[in-house]
Amino acid sequence: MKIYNTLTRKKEELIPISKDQLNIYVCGPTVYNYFHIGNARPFVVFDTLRRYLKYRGSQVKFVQNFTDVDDKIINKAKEEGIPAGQVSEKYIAEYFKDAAALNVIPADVHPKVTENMDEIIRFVAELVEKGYAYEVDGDVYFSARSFDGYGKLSRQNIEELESGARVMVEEKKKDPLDFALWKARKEESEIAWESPWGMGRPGWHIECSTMSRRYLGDTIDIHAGGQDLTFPHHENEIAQSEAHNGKPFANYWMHNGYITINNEKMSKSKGNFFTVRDILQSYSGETIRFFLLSGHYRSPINFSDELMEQAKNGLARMQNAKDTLEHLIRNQAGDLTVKEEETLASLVKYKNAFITAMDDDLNTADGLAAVFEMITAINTAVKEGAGGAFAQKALVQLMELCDVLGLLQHSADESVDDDIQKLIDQRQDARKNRDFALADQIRDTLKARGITLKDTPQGVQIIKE
RNA sequence: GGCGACAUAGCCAAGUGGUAAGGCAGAGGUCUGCAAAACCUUUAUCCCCCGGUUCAAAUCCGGGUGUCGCCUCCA
Repeated sequence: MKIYNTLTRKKEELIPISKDQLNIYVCGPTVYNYFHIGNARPFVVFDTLRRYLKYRGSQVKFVQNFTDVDDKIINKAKEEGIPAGQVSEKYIAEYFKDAAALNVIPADVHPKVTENMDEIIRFVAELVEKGYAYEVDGDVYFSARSFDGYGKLSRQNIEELESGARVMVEEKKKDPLDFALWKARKEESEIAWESPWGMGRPGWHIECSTMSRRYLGDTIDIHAGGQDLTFPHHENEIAQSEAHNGKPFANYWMHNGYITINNEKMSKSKGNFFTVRDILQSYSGETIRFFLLSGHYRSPINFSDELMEQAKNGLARMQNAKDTLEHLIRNQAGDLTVKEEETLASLVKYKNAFITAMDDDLNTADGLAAVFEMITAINTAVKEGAGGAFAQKALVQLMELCDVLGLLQHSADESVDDDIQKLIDQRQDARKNRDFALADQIRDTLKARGITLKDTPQGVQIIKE
């Protein structure tokens, strides 16, 4: 598989460090709110990467952190008059709910900053010892210029960065490019940990360096996150880790594009964001996932109602295909015909197209196209009278691809209460007696209750909303 | 000012040298008691503009125009 490496600005063949295991670290959320659709993108995209690598036979160790100590969390805690820990705990729990709705599989490890404090403090202390960092009044800063490769990920010239850097009034840094590894506590009430530099808490960047190293080792295969993390977050991680270990931090850097709203970047700081929790009121998690996978992960995508409607309808086409196959499996026995066997064998070409697409820097848009073409082929066979045996095998082939994309993860439940079943039976009788007025009336009644009936050659198919 | 991305039909979106995938929406048709779903046909003589390279370019090169992003917390 080839992936686009931000470090080299090229698509490169993915060569794991170890044959046994591929290590991936993804920057996770700062837990002070429900996550928004922009945050959801890396979760879904890199979950798909993980699924695909596993599908292709790799053992993957996948780590995604929670930043559970941060200014924004502290502010939120102040606002609500509760301990910071309560804020972060709450939103970690909410994260898992929304992630599950998006069919995002939990990481192998979800480390928290608060559970890695000793390691972080040790990491900072070692950077000070090695001369890459210095202490001022209980703060510790990393000296960017002391690390030769500073700027290599974002391709920023250090002098240019310097001229663009903001100079704060109460600046204690020796150089505007330096960044905080450790921040001294400002108020007694603030959450803080004991350290060689007094009570305080870690800076943002050091967390990822520390946790990545702890769970995945000095050099990892892939480090991923949103494009806006390239600078300064990832640049700083590289500086910290490589200064500390003297080894490459990550071989491949992957960055997803952002989501725009009215063609402007959506972000918490701009306030123009939609939380996944809110969107779930109107659209299913799978629709959101489909939407996020319908374009290439590095391209920006715009979020709008119109596009969500398109995603919803496109996904419905996929779900219909699955429902139809499952209905056939339940309602039609029989052996495979020669023609059906040929059709099944021919489906492999869509799978191959899918793999080609995904091998090319996780081209999910193209992969999805292959799935749609497979669906058309299957639907055509069904239309021509293919039976349950065919449906069984076609479904396996279809789901093989859908499982990689994390789509169509639910099956239609055709079971209904007795009173509903009674109505359905009544309607069937009415149809037999050609009392279509009554039949249609019952169908409308059920529709209003969220139950759609489809009359198929294999009997009534029940679709619940 | 520095660094970077993008511009393909009504909408979304693949395609990076060989003559425009796929999805949504629309139109017509088939099937159906009618629906729904599905299937078939149809919808870009052309890929922002102008030059150039080539037998051949949406695809490469140069120059424009436009949109967006990073350089500051941010996925």
